[in-house]
Amino acid sequence: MSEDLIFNIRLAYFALEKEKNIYFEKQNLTASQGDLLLYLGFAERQGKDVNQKDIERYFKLTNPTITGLLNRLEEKGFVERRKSPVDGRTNLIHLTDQTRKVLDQFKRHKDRIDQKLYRDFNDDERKQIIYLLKKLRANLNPDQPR
Amino acid sequence: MSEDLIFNIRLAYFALEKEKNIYFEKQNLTASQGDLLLYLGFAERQGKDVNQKDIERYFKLTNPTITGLLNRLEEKGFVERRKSPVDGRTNLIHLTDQTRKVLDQFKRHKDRIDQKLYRDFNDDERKQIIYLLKKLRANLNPDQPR
DNA sequence: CAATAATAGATAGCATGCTATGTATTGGAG
DNA sequence: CTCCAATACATAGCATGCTATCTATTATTG
Repeated sequence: MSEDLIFNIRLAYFALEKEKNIYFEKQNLTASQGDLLLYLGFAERQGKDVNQKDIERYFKLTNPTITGLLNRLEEKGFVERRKSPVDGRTNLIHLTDQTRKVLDQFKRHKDRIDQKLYRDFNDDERKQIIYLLKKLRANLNPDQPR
Repeated sequence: MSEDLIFNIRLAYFALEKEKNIYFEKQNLTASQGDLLLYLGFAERQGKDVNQKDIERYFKLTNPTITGLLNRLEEKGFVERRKSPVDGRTNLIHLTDQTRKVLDQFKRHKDRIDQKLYRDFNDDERKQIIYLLKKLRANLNPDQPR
């Protein structure tokens, strides 16, 4: 049973979420909220406006999930929703100054986890695992370009 | 960003859960409930008694999570909790006859997903992905024998 | 043997994910 | 220009996961 691929992916996923949570909880955030803020910071650095739909597409999550995440982030003062001046249906999502101040720390945290994960992986193995994960996913959804 | 390991594991995990759900929903079950029934069927075939603690350890989930899963499975008539005659603290978890009848179908479903997943994987790749996933997880938790 | 610690399970309350559905705005066809 | 479809977001309600805490039982220790 320990050789079961599906089970091993599940365990890897849960272990990773826990690892991320250890740090983010100290920041009054969850792992999902932290991931979202990192994405918003990345987009901002690129000068891109981001609405909720963009976030859904990027993370491959549904609109109620993103609405909920943003509600909690907004309550805690990490983001702001501002109605788009060009399309009344969309909210543009902005980081607050408070968030910008700590974003570099978040980024370093993510890098630290990556390093820990990859500790004893050689170059070949690093490429291989991502290649295999993508291949596996392609076998399930015969679409998606990513 | 598409080369991010953590993100790719997340996507693989979600894709797999969705794939499992497609089938199990037709059986009035969720993927997690189906996985649990398969485990119980496996244990029963081995002649092993299973209590809630055993399930927690196997799936690496917490006791409230398992309590909830079993509550819903019991309501739907898939399992029964019976107080252990030797230890008043533990519930032994039993499948119902209704469940035993469909368990082989569930097993075939799981095998079908495995085949789909592994479609274009050669022997080396099959071993490699599990090896790499375990190694990754060992880098996060420097314990666990599994 | 009595008192205490450890263990198994349940309950409350929360975040994250989902589907189904509602509302408001925009876009397009006639 | 009007109407209808499509799009963006919100809301309700559910399952799965969690931590913190409670109860009941068993095991241990003095």
